Amino acid sequence: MRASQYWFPTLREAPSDAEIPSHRLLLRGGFIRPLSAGLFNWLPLGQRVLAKVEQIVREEMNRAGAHEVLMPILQPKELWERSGRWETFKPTPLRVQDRSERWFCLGPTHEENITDLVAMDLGSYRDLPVTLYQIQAKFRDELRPRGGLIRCKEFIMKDAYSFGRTREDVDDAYEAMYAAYERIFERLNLPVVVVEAEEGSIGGSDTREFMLLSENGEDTVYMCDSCDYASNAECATARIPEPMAPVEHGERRLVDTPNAKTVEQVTRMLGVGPEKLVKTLLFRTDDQFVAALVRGDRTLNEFKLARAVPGDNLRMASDAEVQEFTGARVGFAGPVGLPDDVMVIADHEIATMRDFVTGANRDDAHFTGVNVSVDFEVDEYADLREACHGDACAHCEDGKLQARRCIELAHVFKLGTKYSEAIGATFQDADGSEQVAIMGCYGVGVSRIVAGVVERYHDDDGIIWPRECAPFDAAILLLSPDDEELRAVADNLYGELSEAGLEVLYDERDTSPGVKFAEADLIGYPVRAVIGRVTRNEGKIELRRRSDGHEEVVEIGAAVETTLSMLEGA
RNA sequence: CGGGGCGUGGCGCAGGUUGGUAGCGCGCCUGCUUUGGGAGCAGGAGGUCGCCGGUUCAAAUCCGGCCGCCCCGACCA
Repeated sequence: MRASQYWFPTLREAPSDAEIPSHRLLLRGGFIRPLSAGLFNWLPLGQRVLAKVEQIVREEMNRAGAHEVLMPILQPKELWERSGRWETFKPTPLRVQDRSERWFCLGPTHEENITDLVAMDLGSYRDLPVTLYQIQAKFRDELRPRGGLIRCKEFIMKDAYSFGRTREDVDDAYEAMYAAYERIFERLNLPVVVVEAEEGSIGGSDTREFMLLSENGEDTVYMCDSCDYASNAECATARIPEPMAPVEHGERRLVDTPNAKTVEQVTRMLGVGPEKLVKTLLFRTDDQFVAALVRGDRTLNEFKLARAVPGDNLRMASDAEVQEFTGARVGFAGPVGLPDDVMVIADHEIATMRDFVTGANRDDAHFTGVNVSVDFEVDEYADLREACHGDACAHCEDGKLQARRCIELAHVFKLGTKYSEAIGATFQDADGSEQVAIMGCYGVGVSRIVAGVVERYHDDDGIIWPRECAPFDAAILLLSPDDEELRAVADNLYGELSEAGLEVLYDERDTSPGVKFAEADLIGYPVRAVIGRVTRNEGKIELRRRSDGHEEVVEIGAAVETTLSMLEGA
């Protein structure tokens, strides 16, 4: 590509509202331009990078035996009602109406659609297993887009779905996708951490997320500093402490705590630390009330609670329900003296506590000196709290959990039969019986990967693209475009490198050398060839690798070969 | 949705408290010079100061409302 004929507008300064490196550098380098919050245009350079990442994903999907399809972005409401997700999917899909006021959503994901598609033609167990995928724009009505390409309203995603006859089929497909993802990130030179995760709105099991560690990420993972345990903060587990042996305990006393509704207010008023408090959080299922107890300085994890509690539709009790059930305003609930029909579930840590503080189930009062088995009974202990930085690891002897920020780049789930049952993806098995296909789903944030790569690979001067996703393999900087001799050398090199199969940006513009150098560094071509003074004086071409600054000055005739070898290390 | 910040040529910003000709740097156009790390000189183009309303002889500036953008939080493949 001749730079003089290309469209790659760069900026000397990034817009002030771009804060993280990937956002700033992709704007400055002329890869993307904003349209609106969470919406970006892809300029030619950005489109090239995106296409490269897509192609890597495509190749690895195909290698893993998946087949590419393309489904509509626009999906009818009726389809989503069949799975029940029209109302429940979070974040709420973007919804639109056509001229006859029929509702559609802009697909945030395609489980319903793919299941319906496969169900149309699925007859025999002989049709299975199969894995289909697509690469396409997805839409999420995010509460708040942020970080440039990190979280957008519209983004490019690769979503794959596997259908199997048996659990083993799903396991195989899952393993194949998992391995494909490892290859994808290896090719992109991205060191990802695979972590345990929650299922969110998709539903399923064996969820793993592929995380790129980055201070500018918006997820948190806990990684053990000793073993290989790693988990998303939303489901990380710390080691369960040994229950404390029965010991002497104090007497329960009622104390006045006027208007002290929060842990902070209570601790301040009573002069004790939050680790001496027990928080009582009231929930309901369809059948019963649930009182969940965690230490005052801990955060309850609702996913964990929902798993530990029998019954459906766990939700936080409303203020009115709390008031009616406990007889006190919100903020004074406690486990002592609750009605019998409540399930009292406590985090394991509660079993290590003595003489703690709880709400008294009456306005403006708390108990001190409260003890399990003495003042109330716990129906069940479970891991309910969120893990914290420095917690003991549950999976090894003396490891500690370390909190790290990260960017989620991909996920894999086993879905089971949630969608195949709802949509009716059934087949006739060998014994003549009708069976429901078992599914898995596997997503890659393609556009987010672009941001991730830049977060991982940049310096003060600009982006340092790994070769596999660089917009061009190399750049030729012709510093003196008016010099016929030099121009001939550069033209020739351009031809030869192109001939050798490289994608080359040939900067033969009539601009100053400084501009060419600065833009080349900013845009981040893996290898840069300079044709200028050294070429004129010594008949040589300077080659420089962006990633490590490695430089070689070679005879004109050796430039192609050297460029190719330098690219190997890029 | 709560908290905070911002909105003035394409980008970065000043001006605003004290109302009175809209400014600077970069970029852009023309010409000449220049050509190894975002060149120099000269000339030039480009702005309903986010929008609507109010106060005033007069509003970028003061007041009210709205919109947009960014950050933090809540939430979240």
